[in-house]
Amino acid sequence: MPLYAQLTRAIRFAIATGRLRVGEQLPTVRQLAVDLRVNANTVAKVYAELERSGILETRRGVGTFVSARHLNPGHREEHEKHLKELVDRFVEEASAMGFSLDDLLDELQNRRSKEPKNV
Amino acid sequence: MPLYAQLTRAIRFAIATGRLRVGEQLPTVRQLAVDLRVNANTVAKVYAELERSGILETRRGVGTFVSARHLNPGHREEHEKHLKELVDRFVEEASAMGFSLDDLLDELQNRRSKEPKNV
DNA sequence: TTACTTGTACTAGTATCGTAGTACAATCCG
DNA sequence: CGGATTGTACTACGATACTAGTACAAGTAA
Repeated sequence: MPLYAQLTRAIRFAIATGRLRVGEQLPTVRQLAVDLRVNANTVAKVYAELERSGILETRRGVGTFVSARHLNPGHREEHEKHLKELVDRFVEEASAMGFSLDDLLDELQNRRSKEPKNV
Repeated sequence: MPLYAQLTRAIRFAIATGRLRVGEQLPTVRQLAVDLRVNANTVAKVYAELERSGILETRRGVGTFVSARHLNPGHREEHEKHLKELVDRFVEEASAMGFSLDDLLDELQNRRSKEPKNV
């Protein structure tokens, strides 16, 4: 998996799980680039993409911050739409492999019962 | 989506839904290549990949056929494993977007109730 | 065997993707 | 203003992925 995708996923995950809170500042593109031994542009692309998704905000000369936009109703809807799209892809792919909706449900149910109740 | 992936998916789907039955012969690589206006090699790659997956069988000088292997117990297990892998990827991606297992279950349940009882 | 049909191996060209390098622009702060 | 810090635009290189072209090999059938 490409660097930019790993980074994108990591940031999304950190926000989703509360390890990065709304308003908090992320490392500067250059700083993070040094830490990860990656080009600054790669980090910048990720930040830009996440800004387009509405979960980050950047101010030149200041830095990049976790946005609050993704919490309010307007974006809640959009978020729901993304879930539907993800599930669409998933179901389609599964059916191409010969799995039914019920197969998927069974497998997911399994996980829920095994899942530890953490946090 | 690349040609070979489209074709792979189409064939898998045709078999999963019964439009192609076990033992049935598929078009020759050259014939299908002409029909789809694609290079014969592209079709051949797809057939080869599907043979490795155990759902096709090819005999030189004769043609390519839908295999019966994917029905018997040995491959049933393998099939299950593929389902688990698919679900793994799915759950991971969803969690990176901030969705819980229950979110996914809800969305899938929705579909099941709406789904028409076809076939 | 010989002609024909089938799948296959090898090669090459083209496009796309991912990353890095470098130079630029906006903002802050003394 | 002027230096420092921030994000950004542009370019280019390397690698990989996809498809096509061509020649080959294995099998069938007369």
